Amino acid sequence: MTAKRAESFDQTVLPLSFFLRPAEDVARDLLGRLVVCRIEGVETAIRIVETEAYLGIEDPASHAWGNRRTKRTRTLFREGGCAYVYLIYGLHNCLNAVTGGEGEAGAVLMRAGEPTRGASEMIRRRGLSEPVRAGAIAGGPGRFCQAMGIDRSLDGVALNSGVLSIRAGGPVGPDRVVRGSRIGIDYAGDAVAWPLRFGIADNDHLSRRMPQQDRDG
DNA sequence: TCGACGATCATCT
DNA sequence: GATGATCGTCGAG
Repeated sequence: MTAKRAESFDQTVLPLSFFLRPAEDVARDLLGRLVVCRIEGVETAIRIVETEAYLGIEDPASHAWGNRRTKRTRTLFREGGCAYVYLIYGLHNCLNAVTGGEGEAGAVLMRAGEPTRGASEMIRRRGLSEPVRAGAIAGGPGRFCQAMGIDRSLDGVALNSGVLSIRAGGPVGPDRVVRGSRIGIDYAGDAVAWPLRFGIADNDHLSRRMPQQDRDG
């Protein structure tokens, strides 16, 4: 499948008030939206197809669990509408959108997306060569950031800025949304089972298959 | 200052 | 499907 051109989606920058809601609501509503990033004059855009919600101080899977305020998590506690970028496994950057009011520490992790603009640049950043399989460019939080050139220097950047912004894109209806449990948080006890992972049904660019798709094989 | 571990990815079988 | 890579962050002392 050829990726739709970014120009075919609504390029309106979402207002920061979009993020001043519970992380769960924002995570679902971010599906189909565009992340637009301009690094060193090169603009790339990705349509979000998979997210995870982290609920903040009451969520054992969140970095902010138990009101844990450290140098790293400082950004998480800010008012919604800015980026929280952190390094995982000493290797990979992960992009989150901070949600809710100041001190809530809600966040939405961008897990996977579909390139819509600057695909050739993203392929180069990922060290791939064309043609590439669906999901190879931005199917996974680490890949997503590498493709867009996002690193911790963007931690705390507003999501309506010239460097990084979330655009209206083409939101998906409720019938196209599938949800399941989050990934890679086995340490989080009961929270492992919380259905806070959201994806677009039958999308080729998901990082892993969503539960409903497993039935079809 | 030190030890343990992690919201992952690529490679190998 | 299983496993090794690799280092910043956190908490204890």
